[in-house]
Amino acid sequence: MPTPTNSLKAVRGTRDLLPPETALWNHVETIARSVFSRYGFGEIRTPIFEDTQLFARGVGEETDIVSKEMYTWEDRARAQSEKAQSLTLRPENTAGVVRAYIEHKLGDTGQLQKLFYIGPQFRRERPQRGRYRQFWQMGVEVLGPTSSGAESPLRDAEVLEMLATLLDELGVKGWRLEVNSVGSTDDRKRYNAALREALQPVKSRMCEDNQRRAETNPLRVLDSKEPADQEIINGLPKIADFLDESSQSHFAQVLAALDACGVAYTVNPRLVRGLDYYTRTTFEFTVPDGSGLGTQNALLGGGRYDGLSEMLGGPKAPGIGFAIGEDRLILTLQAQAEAEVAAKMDAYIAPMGVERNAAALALARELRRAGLSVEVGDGGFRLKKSFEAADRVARRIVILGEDELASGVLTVKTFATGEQTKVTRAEIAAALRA
RNA sequence: GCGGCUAUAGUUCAGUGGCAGAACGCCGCUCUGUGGCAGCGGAUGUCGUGGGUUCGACCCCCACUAGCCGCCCCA
Repeated sequence: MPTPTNSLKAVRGTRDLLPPETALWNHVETIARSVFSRYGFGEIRTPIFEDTQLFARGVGEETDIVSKEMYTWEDRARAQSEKAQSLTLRPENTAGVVRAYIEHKLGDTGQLQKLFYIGPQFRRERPQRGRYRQFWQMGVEVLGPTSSGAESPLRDAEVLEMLATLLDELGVKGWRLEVNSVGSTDDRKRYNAALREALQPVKSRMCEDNQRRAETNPLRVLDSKEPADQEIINGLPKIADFLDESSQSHFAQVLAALDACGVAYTVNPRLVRGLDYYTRTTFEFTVPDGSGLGTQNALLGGGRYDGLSEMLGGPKAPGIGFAIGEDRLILTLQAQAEAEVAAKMDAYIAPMGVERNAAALALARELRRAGLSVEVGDGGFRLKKSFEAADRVARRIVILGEDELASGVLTVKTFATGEQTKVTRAEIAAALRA
């Protein structure tokens, strides 16, 4: 597409969403809201930017997201006595939700909090299909004091079962659920140390990327796709052997509940997640090749974060949540849709001659107020053109000419059947509704 | 952040160192009130931006920008 130098355009990695695509976005969000509300979730809206410290402490200083992908700036001081504050566009929404939970003392209600959000997130990555610098996530968080049952494996299973229902209702085909447990914070620490140790003698035989990961983030070696290294990776210690008894039992109960609900899953011992706050249950839903996502095939991901509230200076508030990449979900639905079913409007009013325009608009007002979706043509159009325009956007055409105005009897033609009838002004709304 | 491919009409894309093309879409006519078909006619564009080579560049070279693919990472 031509891009003239002098004109402004959406910045790299951002994009405009236009009709008719926005109809699909609304459809997806409507279904998501419906499912979330049936499971007892209420909406939360947190600010789009937060104190940089929130993400540094919550998501993890060493993660790629925080160390190189955040949009951060110094907000100027309001008074000389004040220091400038470092602010950041949110790269994810969990930290903001937990911050709000702490700030509003939601834990003091003693109740389990079930919250969902839908909104844009920002990460400065190299743009690619299904990966944008401003992207949309729909997510939920379940958290609360231990006494509210927030730590129960039932909650994990409920969230996963809800996701299976949501994807089915949206019509996503061929999704796969992969689950794993990364244990408690202590388990992870011990596992990380063991992994580092096990990698020492063998890492020189691995690819360059994995050698680097062995130093910086040993967990990431596990999801390496390098074929030559698979044998070594398979021989590395398994996280499952490092789980303490309560984490083991927790994971077993989650799987048992999924079995009871009939939700299919695969345990993937190599599934590790990149955000520091994850503990115990982690999961990912992926879609098959050919679903429009290329290698970015993770539709959503999430897990437990039992220590996050405390990391942010709050009370103990174990929780679990996930985020759906809405852009990716839309791409998947578009790629999987056999035929695009553009919803047609109920009627197209074709005034014959410009002197009938006013009457056409008045009729449109009447029908629209009666709840019908109506488009109005223009009396300047030749009838042939009106028909062509009408067939594109509406199920029926209503012809409004001199005869019709004089007699009060309108001509209505249904495109699908070719049937044409005369309808009185009084019956028109009912006739169009049929 | 790294590597590769691409950029021509509203859209999808051909194209050649010497006048800018097709299909679809759009507009008009055949055709004052019954379309989808057909025939005829028409409008489209700084050939992504900037520079270089050349008598001459949409084409060759360089840089930039953007998109796509892979990596990294993640949703």
